[in-house]
Amino acid sequence: MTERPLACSQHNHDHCIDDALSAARTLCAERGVRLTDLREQVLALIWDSHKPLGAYTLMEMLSEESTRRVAPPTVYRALDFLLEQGLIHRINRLNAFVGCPSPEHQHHSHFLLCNDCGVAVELESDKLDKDILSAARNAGFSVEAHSLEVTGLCARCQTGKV
Amino acid sequence: MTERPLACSQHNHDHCIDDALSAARTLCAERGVRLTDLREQVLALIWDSHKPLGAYTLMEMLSEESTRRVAPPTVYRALDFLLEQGLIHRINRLNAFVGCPSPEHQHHSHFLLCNDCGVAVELESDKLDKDILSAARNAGFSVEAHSLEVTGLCARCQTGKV
DNA sequence: CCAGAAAGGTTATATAGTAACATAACCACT
DNA sequence: AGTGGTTATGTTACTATATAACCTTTCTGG
Repeated sequence: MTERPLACSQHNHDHCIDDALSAARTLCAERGVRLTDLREQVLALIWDSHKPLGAYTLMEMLSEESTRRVAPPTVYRALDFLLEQGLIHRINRLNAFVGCPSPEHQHHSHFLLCNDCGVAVELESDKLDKDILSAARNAGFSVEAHSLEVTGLCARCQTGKV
Repeated sequence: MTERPLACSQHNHDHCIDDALSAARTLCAERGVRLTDLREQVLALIWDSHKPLGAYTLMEMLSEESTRRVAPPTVYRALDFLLEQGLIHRINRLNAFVGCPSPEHQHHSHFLLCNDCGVAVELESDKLDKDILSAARNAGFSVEAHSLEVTGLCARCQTGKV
């Protein structure tokens, strides 16, 4: 049987956030980079759901949380850091950012995006990676990175919509 | 041996433009939609190279060609039409648009993007399509569309850069 | 020719992202 | 603790991308 991705199933989401944050702390410590309060706050907000969050939405959330006004560069710098460390991914199609559930190994950005509920599910498949690589090589291309964005309906949103 | 995509090889580019425009005219006639002067002009400008073109660059080019000032909505409406008809693709990563070499059949947007010369080569592979579909289905997803953007170096730009 | 539809023009504005420079926090060394 | 370099954040202004709303023109079918 097919196994639903966690994000599309009932789950205690607090675990997602907690796990993501502690994984991030560990990783940053190992790498000798600083997961500052701001960066951690941004990461937590992004992990608030499995739905991609735009930089400006994030900015408003930060402003609300902290009395002080937060300007775009503040948010983008935090996002850049998190992207560099592989703690979040960017969804180009949506100009938005979503948490990475497995930041400990570098990987490409492959997502299933539900048009109905907005959830973003990361798709990890070695086979797909290889296929993309070989298709590109056949065209004489040397690959640096790739991103795949699949839109459709997640398992949960399909039920009762046939 | 690997066969280079046309866009990365020496070729008489006038043929690309002419072919694209006549294919577009035929298709639009068949479909009973109007390829107006403006839309054709935009399509021709996009086909001016194999490199994705931003909407505002396009706008400047149009303004230069026509004495009158061209405003954003004009460009975006033409682009929307061309996208709907499958005559161009949008490269999300670049916020830019590139001509589709085979608009007669609907297909997903899969591109190889050269970081050096900026060329965008369309990658068509039934195998890849199937693999993406089955990977998504395994996660319980029903697929509507997908886009793949691979970055790297095209065949031509690799030579002498090992 | 006329009415309705489609396309394009115009103005204003929303949304996304960056440049440049000032200030503050952190850290290593004395 | 004091100092100086580095990293992070604050602040202002701006560039780039995209759309809303409304009006005018052009096309098309009766």
